[in-house]
Amino acid sequence: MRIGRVAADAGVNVDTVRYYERQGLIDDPRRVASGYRDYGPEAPRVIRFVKRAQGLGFTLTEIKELLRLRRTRAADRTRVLAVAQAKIETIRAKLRALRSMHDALEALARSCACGDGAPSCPILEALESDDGAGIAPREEGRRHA
Amino acid sequence: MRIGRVAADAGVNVDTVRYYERQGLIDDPRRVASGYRDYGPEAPRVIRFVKRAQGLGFTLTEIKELLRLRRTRAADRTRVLAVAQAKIETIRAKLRALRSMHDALEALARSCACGDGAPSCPILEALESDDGAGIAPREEGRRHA
DNA sequence: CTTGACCCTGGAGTGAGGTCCAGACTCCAT
DNA sequence: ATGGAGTCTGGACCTCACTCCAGGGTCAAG
Repeated sequence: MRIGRVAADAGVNVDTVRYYERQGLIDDPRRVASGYRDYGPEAPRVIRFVKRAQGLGFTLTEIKELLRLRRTRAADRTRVLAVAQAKIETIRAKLRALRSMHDALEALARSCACGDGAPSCPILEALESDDGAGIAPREEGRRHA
Repeated sequence: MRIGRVAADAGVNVDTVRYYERQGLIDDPRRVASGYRDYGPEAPRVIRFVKRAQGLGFTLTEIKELLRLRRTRAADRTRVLAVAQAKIETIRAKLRALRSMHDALEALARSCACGDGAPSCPILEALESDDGAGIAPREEGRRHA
């Protein structure tokens, strides 16, 4: 499978595929004699995974870690288990936040009183609680504050 | 409340607050005689909301729409309801994706056979289903393809 | 009445995540 | 055997979301 096909299957630009390779998100593919990249059938799936995970607020670096959990044999499992657990916690926090956002929007859709003089709005309240274990976007900003 | 306080309360840089103002994410605050911005107590909450929503994969533009749903009075409700419903669907899709990611990681943590010769990995399968209504990050790329 | 912390504006710079392009090579259908 | 689509590398360029800076004004404490 050549790069154009992989890109089309995954729904991304060919340059993105090469970019992900440089970033170490996907394995360097074998090369055919001419130098063309030659991908296995799993390549588009990995790329789609990356895109999905991005849509959920993970950075490429985090996604690389997630993908590294795959390809781990039982021997290294314990070393890697902590990473998995941390990711699980992050995901749970994201789930909680999304659920309250969802519920707030549903309440809003059911024509709540918000806006007409209500003291506070469910949308803001939705993401209020401070249990956010890793929801806020990766210390973007205040890089040296 | 002046800008430094707002920024500190929200956990962001003062420049970020001014940036959000330029982007129309937060209302232009009143000004005191000297020209200093003067914020109400809700300002840090709005900013924290923005940060949380970003961590869930929403862009500033999308977050602006979410915030616009607040501040909507019953009169415009119907016009805005469609937007709310669309956001609810996006969020449901994100929830589904996160849940399967969560389950995959839990399976992995329970020392699954993946990696030793398993035919396919639960991590990739987690984000496989193509119901992703708006999970993939906003047509980033292929801008004129 | 100065000094230091804070604020103002406008604009330049940064890092992540791509995207595009030039110039050259390969593949394959006609 | 040729032309068009696809691929290669390396590097320039782009958007988003900040972040910093210069050059100046404000304000409260000492």
